[in-house]
Amino acid sequence: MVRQREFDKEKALDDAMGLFWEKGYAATSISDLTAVMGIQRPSLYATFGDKEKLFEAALRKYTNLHATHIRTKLQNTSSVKEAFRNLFEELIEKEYKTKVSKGCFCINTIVELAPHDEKFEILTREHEMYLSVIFQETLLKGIKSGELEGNLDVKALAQTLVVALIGITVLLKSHPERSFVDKSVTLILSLIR
Amino acid sequence: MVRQREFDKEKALDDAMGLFWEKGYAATSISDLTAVMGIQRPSLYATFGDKEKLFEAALRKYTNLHATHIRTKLQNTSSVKEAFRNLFEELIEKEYKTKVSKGCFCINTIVELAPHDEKFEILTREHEMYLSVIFQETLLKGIKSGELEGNLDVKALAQTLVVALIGITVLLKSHPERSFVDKSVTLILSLIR
DNA sequence: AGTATAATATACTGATTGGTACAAAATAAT
DNA sequence: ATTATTTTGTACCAATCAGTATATTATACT
Repeated sequence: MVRQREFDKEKALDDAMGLFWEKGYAATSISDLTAVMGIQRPSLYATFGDKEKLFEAALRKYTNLHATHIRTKLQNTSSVKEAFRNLFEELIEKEYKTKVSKGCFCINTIVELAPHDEKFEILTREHEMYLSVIFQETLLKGIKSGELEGNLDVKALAQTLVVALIGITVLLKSHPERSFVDKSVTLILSLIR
Repeated sequence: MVRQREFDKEKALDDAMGLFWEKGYAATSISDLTAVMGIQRPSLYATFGDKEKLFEAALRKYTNLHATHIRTKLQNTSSVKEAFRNLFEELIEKEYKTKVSKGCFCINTIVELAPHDEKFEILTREHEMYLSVIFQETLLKGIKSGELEGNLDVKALAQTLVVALIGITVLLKSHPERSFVDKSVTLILSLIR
């Protein structure tokens, strides 16, 4: 009955996600977006609403992918301590490889938009809270398996790991000496006992 | 010999600092700046160069004020542990009071500009490194006075405290439950022994 | 008082911003 | 094949962007 879309919506959203992730909301123009998405301006508006709606869709896609990534990363290792170490080390490794460090899309949004838009304050907060829940579950698993001490304050530790993850991610964007980051990661991981 | 400036340069820079701090670089327009600085557009350009130069001047002013604030905060207390606790608690308290949370101007800049402009990558990194030096000195003082254990890894701990400070500051912008932040601060401070 | 100098206010520049109107093109059901 | 519907490409909109030209005003030295 109607003409069908010529581009892949999910792939276009993925490209938009990459650009917003790298440049932030304000510094990304619609022209930048259409160029990287390979679609025409009216197609963007027809498919995704407006700039803010597109940004929100991109961020939601990111948080889903990110949460899944973290979850599987923490599940695939037998040792809980080792799993967390791998998580941090992957973060560091990735950041020192790439030319322009994008950091974490969610953290970038906390800094840029959360204070000025309640929608994003809630969205980003809930993602960080969810991460702390994943961390809690992982730590509990470690206690049950006997790897971790039973009297561990799981909630406090999980939340601290989230705080540390944020701190490391942000600090990496300023390209500090590698030893700086490594040392603090080691010390933070020592809290998992 | 010449007509003299009608506005206070330092006060105007202070106002610009406040606005850049709150809104970031890209989202702040020259018109926003002149409005809040109470000066005319050509005066801004004549006095501060251009938007980026003004931003840099504002950021430099911030890092100087911030470093001084932290330094005095850590010196004015007899107990080192208590001093760090005060530092974090002041941060939290301030964030839950104000309507729109500005966070830390330097951290905001790490996230927004450091990956895209080497000038700001260096400037912000050096500030964070300087903070870790202040922390180291404070911890050393604590060891000398006998308050802290002598076998403490001062460097690693100082750097971890910087990471935690960043993490807490960013997370606060998403307004998490107060207990979340408090718990992780308590756990992090427990590293100072 | 006259002059040199710089700060001010107004008004403007071309470029870019987010967002659309509109006509052509393509599709699926009749 | 015709029709209804939606995407696409081009071209546009007013508003705003960073930055400036210009003329006026105020000052300090001669």
